[in-house]
Amino acid sequence: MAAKVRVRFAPSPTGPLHIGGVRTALYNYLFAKKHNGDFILRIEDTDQNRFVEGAEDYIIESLNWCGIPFDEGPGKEGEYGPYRQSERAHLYKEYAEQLIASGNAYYAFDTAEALDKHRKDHEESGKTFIYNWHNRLKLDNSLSMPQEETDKKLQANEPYVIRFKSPEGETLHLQDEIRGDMEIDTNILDDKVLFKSDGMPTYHLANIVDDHLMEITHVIRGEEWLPSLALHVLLYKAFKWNIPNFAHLPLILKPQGKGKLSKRDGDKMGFPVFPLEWKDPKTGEISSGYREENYLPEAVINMLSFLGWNPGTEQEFFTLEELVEAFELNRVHKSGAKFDPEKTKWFQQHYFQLQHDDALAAHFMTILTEKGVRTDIDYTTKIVSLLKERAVFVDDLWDLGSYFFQAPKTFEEKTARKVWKEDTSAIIDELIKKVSETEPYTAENLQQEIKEWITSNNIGFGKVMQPLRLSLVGEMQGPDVFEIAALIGQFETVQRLEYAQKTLA
RNA sequence: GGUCCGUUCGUCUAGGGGUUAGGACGCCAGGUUUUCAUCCUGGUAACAGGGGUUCGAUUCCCCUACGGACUACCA
Repeated sequence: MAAKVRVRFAPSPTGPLHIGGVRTALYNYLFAKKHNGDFILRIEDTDQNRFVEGAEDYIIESLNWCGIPFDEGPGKEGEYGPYRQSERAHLYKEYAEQLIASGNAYYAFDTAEALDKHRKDHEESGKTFIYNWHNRLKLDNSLSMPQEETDKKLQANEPYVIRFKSPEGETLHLQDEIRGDMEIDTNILDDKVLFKSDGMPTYHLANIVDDHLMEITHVIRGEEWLPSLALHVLLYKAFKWNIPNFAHLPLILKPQGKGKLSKRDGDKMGFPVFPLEWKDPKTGEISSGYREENYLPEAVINMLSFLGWNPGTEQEFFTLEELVEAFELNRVHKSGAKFDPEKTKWFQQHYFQLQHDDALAAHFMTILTEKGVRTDIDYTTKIVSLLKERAVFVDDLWDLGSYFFQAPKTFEEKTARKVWKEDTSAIIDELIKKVSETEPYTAENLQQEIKEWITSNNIGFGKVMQPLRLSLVGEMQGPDVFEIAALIGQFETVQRLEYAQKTLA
């Protein structure tokens, strides 16, 4: 029997979670749930210098907002915790030492300055400095010096790192669920630092140790890790541990131009790059988020799921449950995908239309309150049902229907010139009469009343309907004009007609 | 520079040795709505280039170009 599927999302708490990170989390979640497995959140905070206050909470809140909660992680301890690497710091050193004992790693005493100098010198002569088999014996480490000297340095508490001893002259066969087989010549690998002089492991060590200890079966991560895959596989082999399956996800690219999607692109083109709004604790700078921009999480998830993956059918709208069902790692694309904010809006529109009127009205009420508009939920719900189909976001409802709450003060000039003729004032007089006479005052009755009058007097619909709409709305826009007239009420309709007449005559 | 990964309409993509190369977003046009939007219908538009292999290549192989990632005691 195969082991239970366990996957992890392992971000660094160095800032807000980028939309690409959300997609990585999503694909991990989908894969886990598809195979009845566990989705684990592990915080990789081994670099204290880059720690950002609030980032971890942000990550957790983002996952929850997206509807892809983790099964184990900080605050949700399972039997594999703790889930922050800073809290696991004590357990990495023995693994590094185990590697030294087995001859797969060594102590290195080179200072950062010495290494920088080597790099610079090599660069000047057009070469690349690689710390590995071909020069490690010339450098300052336990391989190049007698055992006693190493011991002496260690006893004297000289700062050291532990480096992996990359093998010489081997060809590695790597496997990736998405990319298939790859071959790597170990000669080009460098002796990566596994354990830092500050007593913390590097990503490479901590990652492998934790994935092993947490019994991770599938490592699904961004393509930026592909070059480290060889090292990671070598580490598993050195430890004689089972190697998990790997899948490297393609990158999300800028909508236009070159390179991967950045915060800048969002600012420039007016779309969020983060799931939630983020305020930088140091600079106070605010980055917009999908949640605060009133996108629905379903839309964001659906959009993200299709960025680099597709089910191979023509279905495009998927609920989370359907995604879980349909998701296949081997249908993930190899190449990067350019982000398309327009497509996101299209998904948003779809899910927006699926919202219930009362839920939408409740949300709209909070916006109305912010605008200082006082109204009730019944009236708002009626407006929502009338306006919904032409909106994409809740706040569109205001732009689309502010005239339901405040009478237009001005009238679109160009339309007014076109629509308001010499005889219009007389027509308005008659309209006011009809509105006042309609009883009970409903859209249907009003419509019947006015249409009858128009046909029997042979006036022409345009001559009546257009000034009517202009008077009530202020421009040639909006739902059925009788519905509007009925909703704002008899008194208000008359008021607006009179005001338009006075202003436009 | 080096290593690795990639390349189908503008974008997201389906497909795969013989197809009118399919869908979606966008855009354009028409229809519905006596307004606008929605909605419906239609249209526009692609296999990076060059060599092979093959009866036949967009599909397989090689090269080139282009794009990307990585190249830290960061993850």
